Amino acid sequence: MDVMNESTSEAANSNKLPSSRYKGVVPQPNGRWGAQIYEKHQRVWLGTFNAEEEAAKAYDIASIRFRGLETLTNFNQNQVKPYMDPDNETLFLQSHSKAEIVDMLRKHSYTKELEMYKLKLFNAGAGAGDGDAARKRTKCHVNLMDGYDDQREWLFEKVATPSDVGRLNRMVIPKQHAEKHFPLHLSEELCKGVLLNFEDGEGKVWRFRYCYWSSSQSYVLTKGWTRFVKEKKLKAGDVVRFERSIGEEKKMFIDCRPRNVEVSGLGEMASRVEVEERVQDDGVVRLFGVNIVETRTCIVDNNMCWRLGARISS
DNA sequence: TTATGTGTTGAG
DNA sequence: TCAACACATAAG
Repeated sequence: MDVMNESTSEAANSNKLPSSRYKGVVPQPNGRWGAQIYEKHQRVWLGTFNAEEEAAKAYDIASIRFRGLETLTNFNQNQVKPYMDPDNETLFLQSHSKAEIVDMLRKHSYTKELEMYKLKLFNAGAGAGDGDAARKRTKCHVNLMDGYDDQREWLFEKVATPSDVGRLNRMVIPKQHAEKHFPLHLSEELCKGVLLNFEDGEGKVWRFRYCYWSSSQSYVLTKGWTRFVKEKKLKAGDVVRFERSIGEEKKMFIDCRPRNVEVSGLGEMASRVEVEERVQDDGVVRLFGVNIVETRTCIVDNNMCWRLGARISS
């Protein structure tokens, strides 16, 4: 009897939807996430989202619109509040009714509407009296929901080996990166592989077959790879970089650079982590609040390419 | 048939 | 106010 009760309660638990770690976010039976906010004893439904974080951000936007900038949000204050640039997103929120904002969130059109609003400000000079300043401000602005498909997450780089650019029509993806960034789930996927699209720096989309070659026990990009090698004039020693957009779309990017191009380790690092860097008159770069007075880059192994060495002074 | 979102309830 | 659960309704 006890065993039966136990198994019944286990079954009940397995049917139980996972709770969200975010405020205003509720699980949906289909694995998606709903966002809701309460006002005047009534629930306001903010829509359903694929990612828990997206729902949490929708809640944050609604919460700021409903309760003001001082409201408690899911993402920490440093993360959220600076994004609320008073020159446009806050203005955008203020210039729309709560119902309109909710409607945008539910239709997933918030990003587009805000973008159009920013464009309008941009064209109108944003009332700043200084067109350039307004343009700069608008361009620099980052909001909660959008821009993720423009912002890229750096995944890894690989120095192309002679066989990668040879006649084998394949590039070996180092195991640790393959399993981390391009996981193959089903046994069928493991055998046949999957088609992956990558966008290059010119916006051209490249489609490769990505699969696991059991014979060599390696993960490879193949079918279409030779064409990429030819068009990019890729040579052994050149660096191939993989990136992914951090938006919902999770667009993949591929780019390469010649081996002889001197890479500024600082510039690379800075663009990866999107920090502000400032080159001073004496050539010293100020990064993370410290002066970096000497830098060097080197190839550390065949798979991972550049390592930054720097001497710093405070 | 599946996904969405409302009704309702109980906890804090 | 909030989250959890049940379930009616809308959408495809």
